[in-house]
Amino acid sequence: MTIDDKVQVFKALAHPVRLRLVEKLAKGEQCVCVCLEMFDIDISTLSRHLSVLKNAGIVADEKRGKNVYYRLTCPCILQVCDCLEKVAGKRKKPGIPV
Amino acid sequence: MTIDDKVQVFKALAHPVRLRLVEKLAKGEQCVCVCLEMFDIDISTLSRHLSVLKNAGIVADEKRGKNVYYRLTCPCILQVCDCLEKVAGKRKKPGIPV
DNA sequence: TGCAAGTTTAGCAAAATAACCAAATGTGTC
DNA sequence: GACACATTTGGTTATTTTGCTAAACTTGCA
Repeated sequence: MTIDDKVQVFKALAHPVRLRLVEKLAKGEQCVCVCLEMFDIDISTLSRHLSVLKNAGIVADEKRGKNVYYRLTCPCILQVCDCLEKVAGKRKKPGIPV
Repeated sequence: MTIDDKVQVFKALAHPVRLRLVEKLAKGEQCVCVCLEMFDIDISTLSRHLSVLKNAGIVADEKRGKNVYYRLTCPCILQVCDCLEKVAGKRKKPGIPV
């Protein structure tokens, strides 16, 4: 496991749409069509985001009938977010992008 | 705490130089000049990476004499990396950048 | 004060990422 | 097989990130 492998996971999580997807999937698997309702983006854009998460190993997909269902591969990803709550609270300029 | 705040933390960690810096600082604070020896990059580039980590709230700096020392603000960031070991292990194509 | 070492900031060009539209692919139903 | 629905892939453009050089600070010491 190289540094670059880990970096890919962080990169995958470093986007608001993808992070919200992960938080959504933490509550249970969802098909692409349901995820789409969460955002005001093109379905092709959503599909790309999901594939980034998949390539990073964060989610897995399964086709059932016409739909594709995504789920988290590793529930521990939630712990990461909990930790981040603490870290992000220490930002010098909360709310202002770095 | 917004999604964007969390995203900034992930973005900060989503770079090989910055991630290696975090892993280094996890063992204890270091001055910039020591960190510089870890990489083959310009010191101005290193300084920028450190400021990204600082703005994200991941590290804090302190000037003592001529040197500036950086340290992690939150040791829990290590748990994040441990979790990632598991997640990254599930990547479809291990070792190949997404 | 004046100089040297250590670090940060500014500005620019190259590379990576993101979003859209359009086209292609895969799956179930008739 | 043909059609409709769901999703992915290709291509293009706009935006963001990265890393360099050069310049600007900051601190300690002669």
